[in-house]
Amino acid sequence: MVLLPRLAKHIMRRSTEELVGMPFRLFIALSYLHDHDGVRQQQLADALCMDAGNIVLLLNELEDLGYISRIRDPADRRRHKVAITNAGREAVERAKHNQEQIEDDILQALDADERDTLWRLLTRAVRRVDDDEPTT
Amino acid sequence: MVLLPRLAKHIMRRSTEELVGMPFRLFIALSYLHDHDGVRQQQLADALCMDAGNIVLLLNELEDLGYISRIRDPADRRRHKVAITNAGREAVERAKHNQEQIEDDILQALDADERDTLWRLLTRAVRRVDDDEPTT
DNA sequence: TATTGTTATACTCTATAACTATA
DNA sequence: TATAGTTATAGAGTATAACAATA
Repeated sequence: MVLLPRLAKHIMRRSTEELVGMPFRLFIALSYLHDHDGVRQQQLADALCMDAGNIVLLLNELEDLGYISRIRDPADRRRHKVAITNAGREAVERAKHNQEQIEDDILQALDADERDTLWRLLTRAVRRVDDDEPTT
Repeated sequence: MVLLPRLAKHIMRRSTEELVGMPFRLFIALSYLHDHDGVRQQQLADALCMDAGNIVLLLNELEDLGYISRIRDPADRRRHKVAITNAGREAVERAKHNQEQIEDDILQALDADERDTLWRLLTRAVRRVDDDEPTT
């Protein structure tokens, strides 16, 4: 259970802004929005384990870059729906591509099948945890 | 490649000091020392992706708790070998046991076999990355 | 001169609490 | 009154650089 955070640190250490194309925090958030377009800010906070206040700052950065836009929810005008833009989608694709060499570096010990298995297991675990978050 | 850091955050968020028995950072370091008794401080810095200066502070805390001790290397008196104490070993065991409920929580979506597979893959990946670090 | 560990300092990230607007 | 988002501030964690001891 300590292995996961340790491996994560190795990934973060290597995922420099220069390589990924944006600060790694932003990439993580944008990647989530890529898969969950239109979520509310609070859902983002739960999924990324971040404070709601920091989500605001993070979204400001992404908005300045033109990667997302905030849309007021007509059904409840207090809420914002966060939408990823085309530029945002392209940035995610570029970042994913650039990150592949890090994956090769980190997962040297595993062959292609094993990597596939690892991602499938992680994806299922993350999805379940996301769904469990109190979405209101 | 963003899944791992995201899952790691969920783990860290839930691994409160109250539950684990010590700050999570300390547990990660102590767990590494449990498996690599007698390493030098620089190796620790590489393995944990931390600055050498912060390792000093972290080890000070662990030493104050009586979980580790620093021993000068007779072969090269500049170096410190970091040794885990019996109290340290016991603390790791307790923390691992306490953390099991977090594992259940995070890995709900996976059955016992799948969890086993996941740990085996992660262990191999981490070992390889550790060995690759410039140990001098 | 180069390296190991230490110390002091500055910086980033994160968490806490008060504020605005909508419900 | 309660909730979603914002803002401002304080705190924890992290990195940077200078220092002492040893090689």
